[in-house]
Amino acid sequence: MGRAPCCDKNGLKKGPWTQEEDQKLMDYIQKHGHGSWRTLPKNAGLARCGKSCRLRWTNYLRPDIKRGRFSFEEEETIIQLHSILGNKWSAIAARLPGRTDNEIKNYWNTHIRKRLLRMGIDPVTHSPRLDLLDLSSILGSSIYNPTQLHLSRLLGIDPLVNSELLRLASNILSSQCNNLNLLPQSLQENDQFSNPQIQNQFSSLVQTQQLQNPIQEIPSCTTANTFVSDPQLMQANVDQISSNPIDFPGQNVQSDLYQDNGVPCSLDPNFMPNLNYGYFNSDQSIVDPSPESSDFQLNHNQNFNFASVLSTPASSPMTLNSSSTHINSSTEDERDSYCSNMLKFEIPDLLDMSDFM
DNA sequence: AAATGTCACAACCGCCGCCAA
DNA sequence: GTTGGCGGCGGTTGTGACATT
Repeated sequence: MGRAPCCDKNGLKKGPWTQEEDQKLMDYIQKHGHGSWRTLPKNAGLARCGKSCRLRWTNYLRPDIKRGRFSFEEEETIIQLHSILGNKWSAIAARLPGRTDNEIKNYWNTHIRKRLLRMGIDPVTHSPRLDLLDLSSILGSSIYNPTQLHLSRLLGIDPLVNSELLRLASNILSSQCNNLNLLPQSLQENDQFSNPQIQNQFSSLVQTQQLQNPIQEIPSCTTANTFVSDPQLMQANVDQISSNPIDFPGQNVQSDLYQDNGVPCSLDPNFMPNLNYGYFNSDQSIVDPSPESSDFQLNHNQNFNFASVLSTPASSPMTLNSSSTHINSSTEDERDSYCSNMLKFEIPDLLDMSDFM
């Protein structure tokens, strides 16, 4: 048996809300609360579906809604949370006071998602797009042969990706999953890295990574996507976070549920996605994404890390700096630059990236 | 100035989970 | 255990504003 519609649609108005309707809805809720959404329209004298009233209230009329542009911190938070939660917009919204799931979803689809795609990042996995890697490897032969047709440029991906760079990035990522010691050897065997300079620099990179992170093995990680590769763990993380959208560390929760770093104990820290897009130093202090740009001055004293994101309760005072620079106040190029810096793969200085460009 | 394309966002639709009867 | 009501969620659409040709 089919389910009855949420309301009798006959004679009910659809489409944009008028000021009069808004006022009626606000007046009614302020006096009586919303109560049952199903009966609200009738009681409030509105020819609307209860669901429509609820959406209008939660997405637009609610007094605690923070309107206006998203700050850098908010965008960063969205990206980080999305890498864990996926399209759980309500869960993400719970971590961003004053923002609605609809607003975040729209912002993601219209801004962040496109920007990540433009940068060659898969907005679903938050890792370099493997399709681009494959495509660029096919096209790669033309990169060192200027006489060949630059299909990649024609396809518009040339400014985004360099095949070897992306493949390097992919290997770096996958190397964190597998045995780093085998990488130089596999590099030698991989004739795609035909450039000896790249091989040398990559070997140095691997050694440096080993020195800096002597024990970096991540169990059960079998793909290049180090962010969230295990569906079960992904789900576990989602469940953990979703089930407690408000009660995060620092609130009235059992302290033994969380570690000192604010990460729930049930979340294996090894499986916390590498959310440091090179945007934080190892000591978790913020790396200014664009020191040259005054528009990108961030408060370096803010210890804004992933744990702090998770520990920012929706009901608590804002830890996000609401007076901070807004994303939309800068140019698209600047925002790309900002995101580009979020995509750095912690490649040390000794690796001269200009050689890949 | 008009036509066309693109973007941003409010709103809708349909499905799902929870809960009470 | 089943059914139906309800609220909530995520995906999609419609439309006005703005940009480009």
